[in-house]
Amino acid sequence: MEYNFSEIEKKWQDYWRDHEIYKVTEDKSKEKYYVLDMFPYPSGAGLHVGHPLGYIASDIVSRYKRLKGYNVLHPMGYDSFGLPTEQYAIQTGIHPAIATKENTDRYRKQLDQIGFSFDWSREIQTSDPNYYKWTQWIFKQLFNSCYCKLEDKALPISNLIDSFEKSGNLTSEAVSDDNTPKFTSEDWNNFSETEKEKILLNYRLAFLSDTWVNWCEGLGTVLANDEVKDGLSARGGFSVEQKLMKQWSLRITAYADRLISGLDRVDWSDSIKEIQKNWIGKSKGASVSFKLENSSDKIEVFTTRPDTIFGVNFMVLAPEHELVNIITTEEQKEEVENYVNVSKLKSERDRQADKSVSGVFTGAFSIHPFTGNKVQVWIGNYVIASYGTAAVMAVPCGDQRDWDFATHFGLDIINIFEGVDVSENANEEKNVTITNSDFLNGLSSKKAMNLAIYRMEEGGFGKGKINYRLRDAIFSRQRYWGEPFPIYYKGETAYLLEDDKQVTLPLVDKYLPTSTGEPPLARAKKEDWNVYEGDRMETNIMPGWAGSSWYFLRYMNPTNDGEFCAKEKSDYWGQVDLYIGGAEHAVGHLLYSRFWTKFLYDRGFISFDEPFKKMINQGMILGRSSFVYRIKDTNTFVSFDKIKDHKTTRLHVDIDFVDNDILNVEKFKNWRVEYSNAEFILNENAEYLCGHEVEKMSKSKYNVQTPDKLVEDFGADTLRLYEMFLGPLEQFKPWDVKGINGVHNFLRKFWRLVHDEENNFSVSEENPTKANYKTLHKTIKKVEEEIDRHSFNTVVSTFMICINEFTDQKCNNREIISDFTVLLSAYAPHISEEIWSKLGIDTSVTTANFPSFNSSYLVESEIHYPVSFNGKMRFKIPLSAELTKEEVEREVMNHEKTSHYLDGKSPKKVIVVPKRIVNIVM
RNA sequence: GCCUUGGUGGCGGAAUUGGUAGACGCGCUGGAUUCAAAAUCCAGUUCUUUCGGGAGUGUGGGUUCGAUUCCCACCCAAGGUACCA
Repeated sequence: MEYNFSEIEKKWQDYWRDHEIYKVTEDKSKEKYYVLDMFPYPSGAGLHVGHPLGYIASDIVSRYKRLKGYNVLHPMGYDSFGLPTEQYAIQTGIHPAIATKENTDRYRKQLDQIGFSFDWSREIQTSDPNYYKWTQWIFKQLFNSCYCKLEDKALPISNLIDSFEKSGNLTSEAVSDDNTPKFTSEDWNNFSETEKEKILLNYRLAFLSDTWVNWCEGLGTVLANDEVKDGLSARGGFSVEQKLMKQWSLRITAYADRLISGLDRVDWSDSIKEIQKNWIGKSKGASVSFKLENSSDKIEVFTTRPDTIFGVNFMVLAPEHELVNIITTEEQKEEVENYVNVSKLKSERDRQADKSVSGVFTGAFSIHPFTGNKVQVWIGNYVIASYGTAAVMAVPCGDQRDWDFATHFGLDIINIFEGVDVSENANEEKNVTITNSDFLNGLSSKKAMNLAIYRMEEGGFGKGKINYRLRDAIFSRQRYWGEPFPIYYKGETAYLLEDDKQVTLPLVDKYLPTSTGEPPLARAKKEDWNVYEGDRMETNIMPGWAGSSWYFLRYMNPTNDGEFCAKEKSDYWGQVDLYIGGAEHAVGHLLYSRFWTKFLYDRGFISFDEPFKKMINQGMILGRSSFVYRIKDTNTFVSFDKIKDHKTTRLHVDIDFVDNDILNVEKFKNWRVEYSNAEFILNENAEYLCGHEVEKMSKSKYNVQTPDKLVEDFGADTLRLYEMFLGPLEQFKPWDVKGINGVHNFLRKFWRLVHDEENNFSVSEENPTKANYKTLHKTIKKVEEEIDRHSFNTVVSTFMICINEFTDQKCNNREIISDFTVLLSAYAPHISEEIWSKLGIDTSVTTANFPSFNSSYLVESEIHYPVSFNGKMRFKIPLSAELTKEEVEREVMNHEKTSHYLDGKSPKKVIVVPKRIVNIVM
């Protein structure tokens, strides 16, 4: 074989490893550059072809920056806590740590064979106690902090306690829960320890509170929305309902404003910034409280349109609103209860996606604060329990959802907009004049808002308020494979373990909830815990995003036993200069890690408050998923061509069990215990036909394809080039191996250019020609520009064009080939090292300098002017680049083809753009 | 539903600020080489055509000498939607 890629790649991977080529240390003489990939989760399915896409791009940038003289930090590790491994443990009884070890070993092998330039001496894993010790440490800092509005930063909770002792919380500027009671210093000093702790929870950045969750009685656990399909658990098909549970939360809302303003200081795509802004959802408006008729309770609402207050003639509460039980009248009780029970079974997303209008009157009335009119109180699904106050004041003339609700139930629509018709639709425009609204009559919407707020404050039933859509982040999970909390309880009061103490995950007999619905950690007996204090240990664990919210810091100082990361290290490496990863993390990981970074900055542990300076969001490589269809409430699966006759739930099935959309029934039955006695309704061919769809490649969708076979058949350099050649990094693209031959042939063509017929290395020692230089420098320029603007795919085309031209020029001059080899080395490092060493250079090509571009080789004396008629190009004429506009016009008008296309007509206008185009308008 | 992104030949895609639509590669067709095949090389390949030309970047409008690019409306697909990571 002329180009023996497997031999070459093995040789250089060994060389890199043995010579620690990619190990980096802090070096103040060089400018640093930190390139980071989003943390992979080491799934049992192995690395799929979508993962390397981003890693290849970041590897290219790392190698390129190194050639340009930077000190490049390019680490890799694993986000190794997570649900799939836990699920595997439940099914097999194998401890997740063991499965994780197997999975990371496999990942490492897969990563190594692609030839990445990672500094593996810095590897970290979130499930390693030496790592999660520091995740727990950060949690302790959050627990021990509150947010000061005055200084606009997090401060130690001890400061707050001091101020409570001196002056209570009457003038406190700390962020707290809305329902925090007011107290004086005297009150505070008289509170019991339990009472004090309870109050402090209202201020701590990590705190306990009641939150709504998807509770699945059948599985005895809380489910992710992802695990709920049509109101039933995806696994087992048990019913799921909304339930209030005590959970740890993080007060990310305290950072809402800074999470918005910080976006101005990072170089991210506008779309990601937009997504985050919309997610945080800052809105200005007013909070208004409506008194209830015959009750001392009040309904609090937030509105962005206080100017429309006179348009209110009913209110809608979420079915879960705490007042629903209290205010519902006897006559309405049955109807309301039925509605609440049905709603409970619907997830928040299902409710929002449901366009149909539904709701029930509670029979209760509130009093309009300005008019004193009676306002009907309804409940409805379109009001969300976990957002805002779970209640809205309905303005049917000004809000489409309210309009739909009113129309559906025959409620009045009061029009308060002057000269606007609201009989067909609500008017959501703000450039209107208010009418039919007492003291607001004749005012513009904007002025009316201010006045309405003023009058509300005056009347003591409302005030101006800034509201955020963002909610505090729920931080408890009722699972096993995650970070245990450094928390124990005395009675119902939570306490932190002392600073030097770390809880490690205790061993349990099963990775399932207890019979009473307690999380798996509750199975651990006292002696199973490495520390056990108070009455009981916290048995929830932290969510998957805990460990990934700060990992980029640990890479800077991965083995530090005394600190999460030494300040001098984080001061040297600083922010991540380039972060590559999926846009699907826009509102999860990317928001949480910004939050933690700001917190660590506030408390003085690091010197920057945004983690990722620049980010590129790689588009996903999409996979082709297969589906089976289970008939509702049964264990019978029906072939895709027959699903019309049944009510079915669609479930993903592993593509390994499917060939040409036909399911291998035996493999499927062996997949999971619950399917072992599954029954099947087959089609006419006695086969089970699966449905399919192109979607995200993901372990949870069982549609994963791995790169291993491609590396074996074509080599890592070909895979690297091919993944880049597929298209723009940011765009989504379905996976297809057609075309990989093209890039492989390119490498072979390069190889042949520098080898003779007997496969002996051979380059010419002659001086390069002008044409050789022109091709080379055109390529240098393009490669540099395209990498800088992250157009990785066009660089591959540029390489191809370059080698095609060299081949035509019969050019294999040593000088030219050397420079080209350096250019190529960021993309195809193995073949480049091989050629580099054959050129007689005994240091790695990674230590070479990027060739410098010389524009003098590219000067053109002649321009081929395209001549257009009415904007359509018809022919080209070669003209000197020196010609003026007028000269160009004269040359074009005198050209024989011009009269042909003019066809006897005279041109109305001739536009000449020098060195670009001529357009003749007829 | 809401937020975000995308839509260009048979396929992946290129066209950087409004200036030659389809670079580069796959596939396909024909040819050279070969006993034959693989590999390699050469030529062609958006559609249509009466061979003069005409049409063409999801659909319909608009701005402009000129629009894949800017504006408006719509259609379709994908991602996210707070416990997948």
